[in-house]
Amino acid sequence: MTKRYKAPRGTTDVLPEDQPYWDRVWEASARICGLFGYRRIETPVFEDASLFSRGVGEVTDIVQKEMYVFEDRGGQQLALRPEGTAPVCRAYLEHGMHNLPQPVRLWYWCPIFRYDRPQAGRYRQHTQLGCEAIGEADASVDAEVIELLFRLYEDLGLQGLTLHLNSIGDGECRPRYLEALRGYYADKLEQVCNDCKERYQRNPLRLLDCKQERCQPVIAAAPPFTDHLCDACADHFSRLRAYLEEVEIEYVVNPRLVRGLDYYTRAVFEFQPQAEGAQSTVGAGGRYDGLIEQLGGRPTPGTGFATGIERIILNLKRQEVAVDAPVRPRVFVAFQTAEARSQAFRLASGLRREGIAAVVAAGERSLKAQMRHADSLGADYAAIIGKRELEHGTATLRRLSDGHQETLPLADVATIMTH
RNA sequence: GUGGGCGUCGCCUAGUGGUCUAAGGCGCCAGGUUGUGGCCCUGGAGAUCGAGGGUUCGAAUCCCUCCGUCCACCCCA
Repeated sequence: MTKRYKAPRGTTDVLPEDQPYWDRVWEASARICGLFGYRRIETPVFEDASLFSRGVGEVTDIVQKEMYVFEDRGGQQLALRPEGTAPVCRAYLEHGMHNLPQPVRLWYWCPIFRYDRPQAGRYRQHTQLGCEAIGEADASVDAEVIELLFRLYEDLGLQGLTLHLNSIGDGECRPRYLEALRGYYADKLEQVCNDCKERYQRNPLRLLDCKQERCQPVIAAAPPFTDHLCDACADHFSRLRAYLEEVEIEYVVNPRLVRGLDYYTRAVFEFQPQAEGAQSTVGAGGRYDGLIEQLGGRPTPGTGFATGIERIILNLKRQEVAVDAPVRPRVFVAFQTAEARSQAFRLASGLRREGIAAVVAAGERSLKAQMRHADSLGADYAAIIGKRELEHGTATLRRLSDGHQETLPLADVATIMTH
């Protein structure tokens, strides 16, 4: 008894019938990224593991419990890419992109790996589209990446997305805010859930985004970060808002919005659909002014986003957005006796060389079976080479939509269809 | 990592202790006379009832473990 193989947990096969969705999202992504002057970059699927522990943050969940880490035969500690920004920053440094006009605008589309517990819209391997603008601190660039992502969703026809916006400060004001937040929570730890007691120690910002009922009153009265921003961060945030209004992108300021990666500074944002569910965020990003320096470069500001392709497609399906039909052949070549086989084979080859999609019948099936096959493939025409056609060097071309057919010289089959 | 629901041919489903050597629909294959599709009709292939163990005279049906999947949490795209 042999084992029946299945795709590993949390992974999926993207079958032919799903490809039109992927094509649609890919096409729109490439077009809109290009429209904004972003150029595509591809980085390896695996990197030095420490790139992520250093870049994303040693104590983040991604690094602590979700990374696929392995040692290669040379003893290198490598990790399957758990997020896209750190590798792009590594490439920026490695290729001296600081010598290019700043900011450098890059986009990527790549698989991401996280050892998570799978559920709908959450996979161990998923695909992210991301944009990074590196080398400019001005809020106009934050607005630019947000607008790019917004235009992508708009182009795809996604409805009901809400843009949530927040600022989580920088090295100057964040420590002060965290102190204020801890001070506020210090005498309320009895009232909050166990997770929050943990967060109080490890990651106080996360206190703000707890979903437990009992914690809500405490959160509601907590001091919002937006009141504690230093002048520079407050200025950045208000400029960002102004830019967004300039290009008529609606948003809500959500003081409870925080992000799970350590490198974020100042502006952070998320696009959330109407649909219920924990994995609702479809795209998110923010500024990461300390990341390049953290990776060993000169202090260099950056901002960007990532959006999950599987989640986009999930929403496209929920909203029944129309996509192109899967590919189908223009002509199905059927033949009747074994003698006609090579003739049919040659006809199909000739059609393809004229750019006409052609599929030729295989095996030894009845004409009826071949015609059924032609129909189920959705071919426009069936070209039939039977005994009579074989004798005369002709083919019968049948239009499947209405059954109209005529017999014509083999050489004319291609020309009649290119007109 | 935590808690809960679910798991029957490729897909959807019926069956909840003996009538199940498991039924139906879709799909697949073949045929409906002599060269032809879509509708219709007929037939066929296809399931060790997620896996392993246990209870019982007897289990797809009950119990345990594992795996997978879905939902919530954690976290994230």
